[in-house]
Amino acid sequence: MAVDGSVRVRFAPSPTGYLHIGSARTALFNVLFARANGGVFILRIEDTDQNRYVEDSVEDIKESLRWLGLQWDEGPEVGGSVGPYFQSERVGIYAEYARRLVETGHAYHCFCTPERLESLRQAQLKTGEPTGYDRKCRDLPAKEVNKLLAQGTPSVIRFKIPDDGATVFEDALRGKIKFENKVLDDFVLLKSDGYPTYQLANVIDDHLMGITHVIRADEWINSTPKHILLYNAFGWTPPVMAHLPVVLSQSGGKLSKRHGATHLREFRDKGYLPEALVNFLALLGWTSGDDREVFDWDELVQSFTLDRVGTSPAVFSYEKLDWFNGVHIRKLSPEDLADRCIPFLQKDGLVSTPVSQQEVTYLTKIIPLLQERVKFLSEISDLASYFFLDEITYSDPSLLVPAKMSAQETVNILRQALSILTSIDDFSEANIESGLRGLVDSLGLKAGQVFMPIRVAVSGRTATPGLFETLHVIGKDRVLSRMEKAIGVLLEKH
RNA sequence: GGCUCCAUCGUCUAGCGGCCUAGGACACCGCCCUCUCAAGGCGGAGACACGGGUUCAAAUCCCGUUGGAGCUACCA
Repeated sequence: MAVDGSVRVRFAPSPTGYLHIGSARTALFNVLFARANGGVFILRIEDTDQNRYVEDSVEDIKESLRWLGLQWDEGPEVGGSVGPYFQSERVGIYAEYARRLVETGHAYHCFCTPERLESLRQAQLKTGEPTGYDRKCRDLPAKEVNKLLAQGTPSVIRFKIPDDGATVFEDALRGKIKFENKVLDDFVLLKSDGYPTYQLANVIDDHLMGITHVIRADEWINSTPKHILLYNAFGWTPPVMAHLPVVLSQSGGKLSKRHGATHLREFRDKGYLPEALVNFLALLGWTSGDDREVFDWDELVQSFTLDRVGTSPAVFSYEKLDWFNGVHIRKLSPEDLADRCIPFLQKDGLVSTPVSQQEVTYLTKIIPLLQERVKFLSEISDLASYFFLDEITYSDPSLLVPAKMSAQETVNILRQALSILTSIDDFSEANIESGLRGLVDSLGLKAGQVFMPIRVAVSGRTATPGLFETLHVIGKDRVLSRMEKAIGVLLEKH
């Protein structure tokens, strides 16, 4: 898609809750498009519904976008030349433009009560007619309108949809989309509380803010003809429209709580990397065209084009996201990974707050062993607990005993291993390995038969990183005392 | 109900008339590596929703059917 250097796009969430993962994807596509074209990304808060406003949602939206790495060039906090960027601070503008539309005959005052509208709707539903406003106030005489206005009768301003004809627009992803005007409703522009509806505010702001490309979710396709009509009424040229396919849940409907995390903050709390989320989200509807799947930010920006965005709905796959997370975790430097793990370890009390230098040093020795085994950061505490705990417990002492061996044989193995490990002064991986492998040979056993009891004795579990590295990191003193404890447990049991 | 969008393995997708006995990735299964678990390597199973056209030739173009989704508010 050829685009000049003056691209301006926006992400325009309404603060009705925490940032949804689907909205995050929309924001991502906007940012990618902006960055790929040297354009500007604007954040605009569409807070024109006083009833649905949720207190800390603006904070959450900003925080979540930043966490993902989607910093806006204009908008809240950073400002810009076409603000304010909160629609609630722009109500005067909308009222003025709505008034202008009334003057030019494109809109009219409507005095119908919500009650009348509701009963109208019910009646239409009953008879199977299409629902919609019956245009009762559309042709009210000016005198009557002025009288009602003067009396302070509550009213809204509605847009006059043309009686016939059709409204067509070119979607950048889907091509021509056509709507017969007669299926369009005389929609409300200005509510009785003086606030604009989305339809009005959106069009005015996109125009006033110089938006060149509207990249938004699929669900807006049906209101796009209304927007086009509005642009025409104002005498403005509409921006390029691109409607992204929706993201579905595994069961086919909208992504909901039932299937797992839905708000961005939940993904963050579970220990997903922003890199992984971005990579996964980008591939939900977009493809580079070759077989590449793993992208970092710069690679995405370099390869992103709008015309490679698909049109069919995509199911959100937590399994694939998990895989991406593992991939990106493995790409991190151990230091970086350690940094990111610290908050999770702190939460579980395995390191102190603030973390000490000693703990950081120790952590950077542990992390390389765990790096290819971690899928979410929140797993780190469980995977690493035995490195931090002074005392470990054996929830199931029988795990100490390898298959087809007796407890007594296991005790013997552990005792001999203990004496070998005790004799190693430089407790290095190499020394541990040669000592233990020597024991395996002299006993004429299989490696696993010797290593597994030691592994369980020292870690309390059957799955750990490589034994020699693990013993080395845990340290000689703790290794020896844990093995003694394990021997004690086995003897006590029999 | 009306309107609109969508339709390739279970999932994300490649494919834009012949390169397709349909390619890749996740998940799944098997083997290898191996002290366990991972990671990694190799291999396997697995899809063009259906019916009509158009064409020498269709997963690719057109129409219909079916299916799914979205919208249908003084919400966005």
